[in-house]
Amino acid sequence: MSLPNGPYNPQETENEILNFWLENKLYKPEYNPSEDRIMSTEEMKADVREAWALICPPPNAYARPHIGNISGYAYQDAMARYARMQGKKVLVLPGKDHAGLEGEGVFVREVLEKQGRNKFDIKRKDFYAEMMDFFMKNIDIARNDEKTIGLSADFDRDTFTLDPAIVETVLDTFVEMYNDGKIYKGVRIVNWDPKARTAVADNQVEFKESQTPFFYFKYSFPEPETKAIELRREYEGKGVLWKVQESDEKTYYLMGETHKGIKILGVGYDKVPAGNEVNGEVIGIQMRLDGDFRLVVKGIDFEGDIQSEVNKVTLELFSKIAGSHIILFANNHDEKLYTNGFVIGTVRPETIFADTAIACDPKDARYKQYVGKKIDVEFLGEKKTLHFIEDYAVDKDFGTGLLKVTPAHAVEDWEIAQRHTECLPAIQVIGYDLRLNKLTGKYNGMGIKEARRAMQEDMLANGNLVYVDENYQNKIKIAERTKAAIEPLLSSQWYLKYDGIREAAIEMVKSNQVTIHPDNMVKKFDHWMENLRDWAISRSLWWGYRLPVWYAGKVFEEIDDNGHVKEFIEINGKKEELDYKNSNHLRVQKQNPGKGWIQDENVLDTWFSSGQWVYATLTKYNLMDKFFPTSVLVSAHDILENWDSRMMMFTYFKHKQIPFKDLFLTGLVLGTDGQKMSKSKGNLIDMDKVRTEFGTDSVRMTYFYQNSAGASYSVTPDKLKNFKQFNNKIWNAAKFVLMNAENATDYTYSQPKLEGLKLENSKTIFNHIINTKAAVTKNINNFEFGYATDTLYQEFWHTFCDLYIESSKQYLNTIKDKESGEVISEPSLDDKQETLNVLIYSLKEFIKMLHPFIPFITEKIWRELPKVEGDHKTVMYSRW
RNA sequence: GGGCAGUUAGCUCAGCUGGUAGAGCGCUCCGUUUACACCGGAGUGGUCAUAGGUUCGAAUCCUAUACUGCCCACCA
Repeated sequence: MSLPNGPYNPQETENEILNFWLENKLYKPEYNPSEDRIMSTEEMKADVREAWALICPPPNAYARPHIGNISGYAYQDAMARYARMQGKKVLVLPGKDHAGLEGEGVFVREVLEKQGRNKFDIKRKDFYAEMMDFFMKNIDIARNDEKTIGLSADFDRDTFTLDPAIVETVLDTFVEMYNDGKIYKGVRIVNWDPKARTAVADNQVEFKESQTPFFYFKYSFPEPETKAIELRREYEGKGVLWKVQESDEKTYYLMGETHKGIKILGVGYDKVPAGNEVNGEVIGIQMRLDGDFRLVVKGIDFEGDIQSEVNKVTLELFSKIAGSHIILFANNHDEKLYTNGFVIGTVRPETIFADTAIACDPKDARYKQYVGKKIDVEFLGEKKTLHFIEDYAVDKDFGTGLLKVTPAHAVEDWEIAQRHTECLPAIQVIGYDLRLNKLTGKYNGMGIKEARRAMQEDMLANGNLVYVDENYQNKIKIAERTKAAIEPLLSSQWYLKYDGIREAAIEMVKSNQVTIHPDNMVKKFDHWMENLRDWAISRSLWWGYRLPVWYAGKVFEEIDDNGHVKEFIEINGKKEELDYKNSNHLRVQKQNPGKGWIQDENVLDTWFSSGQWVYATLTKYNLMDKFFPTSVLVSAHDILENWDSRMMMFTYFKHKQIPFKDLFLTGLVLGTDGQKMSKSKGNLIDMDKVRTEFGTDSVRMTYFYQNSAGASYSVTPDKLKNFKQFNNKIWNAAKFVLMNAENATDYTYSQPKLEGLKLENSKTIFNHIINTKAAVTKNINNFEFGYATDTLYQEFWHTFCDLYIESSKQYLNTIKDKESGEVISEPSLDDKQETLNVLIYSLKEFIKMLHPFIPFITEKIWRELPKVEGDHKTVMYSRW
């Protein structure tokens, strides 16, 4: 019953305590606290204690976790320790994630490339084996960090996502979902990296500022505009008198009316013409889709190339007028060019051949008359029919407010086409070699830039080119690794439909079967769920679960005569279009169907497996019957959408159940600079250094203290120092109590009761303890760890230590006058006994309440404290 | 651009259902040296982002604006 002198030494204590917990297997649900032995799993299941389970989110096991990654474990652990102290049998199941895309990326960059090797020089099987080695090493490191932070997880059951038993479950789900019609194969748009000749994921794409010509081109109506022809005959070359009607500060836009009431436009004057009247020569006409038109008058300042001058200023001025464009009389006398049409801006004229629709903003009144119709247009002398649709992705204030919809060659357009299926099938006019195909006629075989130049001339000659903005700035997508410009193209992919499971997950939250903390995150969740689209689950990687899909022969993609991308299969030298419903072509099953069958090259998206984590792990250990659904899931709020929501959906699909009752979302840990802590930002805090300097319990306290669910917070030396001092305070208070108990002769501890207390002092602190316990219990039950630790800090330090311990001294020691040495007070034996009882009782209560948060120091002190019935040798299993 | 948060003492943050502003660090002064100097006591310090509104009363509820952060989508 005593503690060593001097300040609290966390390093010494933590190692010793950690070994004690681990060696005695106290973290396992099989530990039987009343008999102090490890039960068999069957006995454990039969045990009447209430089951409580938490499955740890598996961290990406390609690098050591940092102090921010670790924060989640502190929360998971606090909940688990609290549950144990409630007398529950607790399963905390740790795991590690293979992190498919990122994992492979890190391995290729950090290992292979540094050795001067290339992924494609290695056989898939060997690559996989090497990566597995790399991961296994990192897993050991990560597991060790979990242990040292005090995570009381059943490490014997630590599970890797590529564990054979997990793979089994994940692939079974794939097969079941396929048979259920939830998984299907379809063509979709991908980011094609022409250099690597592979599709790359969105987060492997970066953007680069680029100056690209912006073409305003016209889809002409087939019939010439008779009005334009008439106007030309009437006005070309004539002078008209007009006056200023509107202006801004720099340029005066002059408008007027002719004697016949026809509006005239004059543009670009630097100064107001004298008398507001100008005689100008009519050089063209501005046509508008709504039937309105204006005459274009040669301005007094126009010199040189009239067309480019007029076009430039006119486009600036009239870019916001629906479809308006300028026909210049001086340019060409061919009357067939006097046709109206839709003026559309694009940086990619070469994809015009793949357009399937024209779209406008639903808020745009200008084009309403065309919406929903099929429109005949002419481009480069060829007639084509396009759908005219409206979609919220179109911005009426950008360009002319019209968008050409090219589902095969733009991600945004592809998504529009999903909402407007009349835009499908998509037409692909660019091949995987980035050359235009035969659907583009004379441009067949040209590269993209070459085709653009050729088209520019042809468009001008055919009246399809309105204006080219050579200085247009845009962002182009480039591949992160090869730095090649990404070409969006169609490729065959596996999809997952969320039908049914999406609604089930929304309902789980709505009906409070799953409670999200903090509740404001429900909005985030709902917003995500309501906007879900089919999920592309295949990835062209090697690291992960290879799809359980088998083909009866070689499968390849081709673009047919209509520009439609189709998949073909070659069986015994015979080429057929792939029918994924035909079991002679394709089978979805785990086992190889037989000789000659070829497995799909792709692997599953990582979320497809992590989304099944709860039941995949419990199934592996045959624990579904006792620990499912689990009690709580702790995750950082930035993966609410990607992970937590999918877990609900998968679990519903597989077990028609919720995966967990409570979902606790932690905030992100910020560095001392206030930015999200991450390796790339260089604001990491060294875990080992901090633990050595301040102690693990101090680190854990900074995670909890005055922090609320979902809120970001920083780890700073100030806070760490503060909690180091707090731990020391606890240490010294315990030393004081134990020392006095030790020194009292004939004293044995008996647990005090409120009604038996005589001293006012004792009653006051006793009531404090009761109130504190009620408050802290309520806080923890409400997942309010910030309040719980705040309360404990204040009550322990400023009530128990500063007030009670100080005032208790008069009942423990003889108090003498400092100068004379005269005895001032002498405590009675009864008072001393009562005071010691209350001191020990209070300390024990605080130690128990603090244990979920700062387990090491509390365990160390607990060992020295006298026990009564209900107390266990370890504070972990002592009743709350 | 869409969504979600945040903006309170010099710094890091609490303030849970509206009722005269709190903690830690820092700073100032005093004290204590048989639990603890990694201590105790006292104090300094805030027009609670800005502007409106609701209310007897608002840091707290509503609206708008500004700035910061996070997630998603990225512009034809």
